[in-house]
Amino acid sequence: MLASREQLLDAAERVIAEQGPDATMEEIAAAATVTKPILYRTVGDRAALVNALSETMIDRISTAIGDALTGHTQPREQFEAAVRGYLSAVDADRNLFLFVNAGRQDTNELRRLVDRSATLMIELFTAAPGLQTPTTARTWAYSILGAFQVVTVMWLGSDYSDRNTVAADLTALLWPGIELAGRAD
Amino acid sequence: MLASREQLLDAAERVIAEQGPDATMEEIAAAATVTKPILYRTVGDRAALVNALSETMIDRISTAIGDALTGHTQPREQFEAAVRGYLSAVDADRNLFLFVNAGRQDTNELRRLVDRSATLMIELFTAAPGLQTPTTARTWAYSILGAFQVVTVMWLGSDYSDRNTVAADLTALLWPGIELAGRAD
DNA sequence: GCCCGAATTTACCGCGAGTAACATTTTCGG
DNA sequence: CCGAAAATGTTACTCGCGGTAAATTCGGGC
Repeated sequence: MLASREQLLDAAERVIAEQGPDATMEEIAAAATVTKPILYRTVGDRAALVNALSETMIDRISTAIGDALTGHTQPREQFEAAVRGYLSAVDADRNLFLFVNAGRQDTNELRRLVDRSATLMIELFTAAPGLQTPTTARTWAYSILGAFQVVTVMWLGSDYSDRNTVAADLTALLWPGIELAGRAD
Repeated sequence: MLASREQLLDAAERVIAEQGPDATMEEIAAAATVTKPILYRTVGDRAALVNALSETMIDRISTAIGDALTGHTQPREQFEAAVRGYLSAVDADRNLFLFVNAGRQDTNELRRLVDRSATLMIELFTAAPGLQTPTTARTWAYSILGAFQVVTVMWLGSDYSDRNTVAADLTALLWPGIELAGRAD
């Protein structure tokens, strides 16, 4: 049993998907037919695991957004499609999303993750002619991430609305501001 | 030593403010010159403490927003002033804010808190002529709470921008959408 | 003074993260 | 082919913290 890092992360993902986001390190190690110290030596402690799975989650969301964009040319429709893609990706990996979101009792790790997610968005925004200052781009990126995150958690929890409606509502709230900044003034 | 609930909550708040948001139950009890079982019998377990302090935090934010509104009549300026009030309230109780925000490993409790905070906002939005469906109001309330929350955590963590700028940036992003919905169409 | 019930403290349990020390296999120089 | 050392795996443990059961002290009626 070589137990590569990949296999361990896959096992972690599997057990999180099946047992829920509060899976213990021992359960994860057991799911990979491995003992705890191996898990710790290979991927690190729980924070490291959260980080690693955050990366895959971010990648998955990115490709889902990319896929959702095809066929849309109007910027607003692109935005709404991106939101739908985000929601579908999170919906497909509910427990993983919850695991990543709950595993951040350390504020610094949260901030790292948020900044990691925000980077691409910040670049987009600073390219917009209406946004001169980079701090504005950061605040916007944080805002959008926060809006997505809380809406998603609440939606996963109670399913109070269907996915397309949520995407439309989010777009209706956020797009006008974004669109205004996109216009050269 | 009677150790009323009020006193215990005050002590909890004090030790959180001083020692940081990861204060332990024993430290909190000690700060009230009381032993752990009394703390548990009087205010309940950790989740109950988080809930109780969430209430006071919400109250404090509400009054801060109310105070910030005086002198502003334009809706957009009111909104921006409200954001400033929110930020100043959170800034005054950083560790309490972080404690409340970190103490929610249970998703249901988070959802309760968010819904509690969202209620007033939802009422506001459903009163807007542009928003027919109540689910839209919920999504908007969640979005705004999430945007505030993440922006605040990041801002408290790195202080990358000054408070008034953050408030202005948040307003620039969120207000256009809100204002559009407020117009009867 | 004595006993009984209530308030309190001490001492404990459970659980999960993280690790030290021990065992086992593999590898490599002679 | 053999012995030593390095790598890998396992068991068994510590520690910290939330939560609680059992021991203990305190007060009040007879």
